[in-house]
Amino acid sequence: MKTKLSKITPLENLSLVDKVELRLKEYFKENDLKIGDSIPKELEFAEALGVSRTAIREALLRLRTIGVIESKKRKGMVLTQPDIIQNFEKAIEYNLLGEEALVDIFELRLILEMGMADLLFARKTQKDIDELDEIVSKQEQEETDTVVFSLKNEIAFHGRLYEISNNSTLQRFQDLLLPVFNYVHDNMPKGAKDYKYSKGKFVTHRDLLNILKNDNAETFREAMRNHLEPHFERILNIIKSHPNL
Amino acid sequence: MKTKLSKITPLENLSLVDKVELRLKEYFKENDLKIGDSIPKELEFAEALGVSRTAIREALLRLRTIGVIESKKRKGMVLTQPDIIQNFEKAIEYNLLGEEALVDIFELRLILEMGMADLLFARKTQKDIDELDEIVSKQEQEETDTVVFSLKNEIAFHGRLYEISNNSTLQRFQDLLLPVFNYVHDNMPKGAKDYKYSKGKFVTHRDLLNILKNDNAETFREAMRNHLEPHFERILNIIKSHPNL
DNA sequence: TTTTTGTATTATGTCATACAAATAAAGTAC
DNA sequence: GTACTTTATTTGTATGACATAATACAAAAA
Repeated sequence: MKTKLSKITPLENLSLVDKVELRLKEYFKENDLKIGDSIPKELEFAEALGVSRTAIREALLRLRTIGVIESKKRKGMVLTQPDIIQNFEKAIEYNLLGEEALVDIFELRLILEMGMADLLFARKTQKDIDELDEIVSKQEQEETDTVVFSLKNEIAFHGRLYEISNNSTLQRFQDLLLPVFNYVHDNMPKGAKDYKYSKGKFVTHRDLLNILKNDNAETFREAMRNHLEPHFERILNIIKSHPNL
Repeated sequence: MKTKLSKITPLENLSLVDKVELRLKEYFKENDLKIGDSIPKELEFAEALGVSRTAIREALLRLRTIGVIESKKRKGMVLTQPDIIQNFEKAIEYNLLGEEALVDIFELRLILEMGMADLLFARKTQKDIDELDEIVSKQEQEETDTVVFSLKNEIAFHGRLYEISNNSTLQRFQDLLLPVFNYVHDNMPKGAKDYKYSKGKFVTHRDLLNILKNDNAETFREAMRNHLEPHFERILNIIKSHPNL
């Protein structure tokens, strides 16, 4: 059996800055530092660890990059609550994700849409319903009776759903996933955009809204599954390579 | 008379390194650089942008921290595919997430469990089923007939489900969420661990497995919803603050 | 007294230079 | 051609200096 070798760092292949970073992490843990606490200044760390200010700065810069600390002139460095989504964002901005990662992310979005039904029903307010209604009505006027996807409308409707979840991490995650979604959508094969639904009954935004208004999470999930069917079809037909098996 | 100072835009407050980082990003985009491409050396950038090597290094270090580039001595810097989960990981390691973010993440995990049913049914193999069977059987031997949660068993079973998804981003995401899950689990109020199910019928791992074996995604979802009911109950009863409304 | 303005202090930000360390590439011996 | 040694190059680290911004506080003005 292949044992998990996930988080074991090779011995002493660490650069000086790596070591400094580890020591800093230790220091934070030992002193049980919390958000808002300030930490010693660069020169003090440098002296205490016996390395140059350069090494300390590089280590601290890493922490700043992942959002664990913030620095202000004269004031020094302060521990901050890291913005976990922001790091995601930054990495994505560089358009360096491979095909596989993009597909993974696309799937992730479908999973989220399917999984958040219970949250929606628990947290929906009348205001949410009203605003969704407005969105849907506007879309109905705009669109002809065709089933063609308008990406803009998709985003408006589904984005509003995420807001109802009242889970800001989830929301920001979705914001982040949008560019990927767009990318995959734009690169859709032509036929995909007028997809024929297996069971004939296409669930529209209006349908979803009505269910959200009057029905329950279970019904909503299955309706959403139908609504997303073209996406699922495409995804589930991709034979994924199994690189790490 | 004292004039109103209403409409004057603050001038750019970017640090030099910030600007350098932006220029680097531009450079990558303009030259349409891809994974594996190598970029000019630090001194060349420094000269080209008219700043010190220090500034360049700090900007590049940021990129290295988020995993967009890798550096090797003598060889220089090479664009790499960023590991989007890793950044998440690093931020979490410092235990600086606030209560709200933790709850968000916990919710996210429930959402994932609920949402991934279709992937499971599309990708399950006989091997997956067999191994799950083994896991469940072992658990049945271990546990008495009580319904008490054994965290270890939860992880083994649900972790295996994530593997079936064959979405490595999702899997790593789940690995990452585990500590948070543990934390919330450990801090559970005492009564929560022997939760009474609303409809009397508690869905066990065995039940889930049988459904995965013989039934369909829809049934699986609702079974999972039941299985996760105690967690949902706790989450959905939390009145979340609405900081940004 | 209150408010504004100047000034000193201090920690981070940036620069310049030098050297250490790793290693790809070239060279050398066989 | 292979194995070993040397060289050149690029990043990694150290040091010292100065710039910049935020802060506290003193001084001046209202």
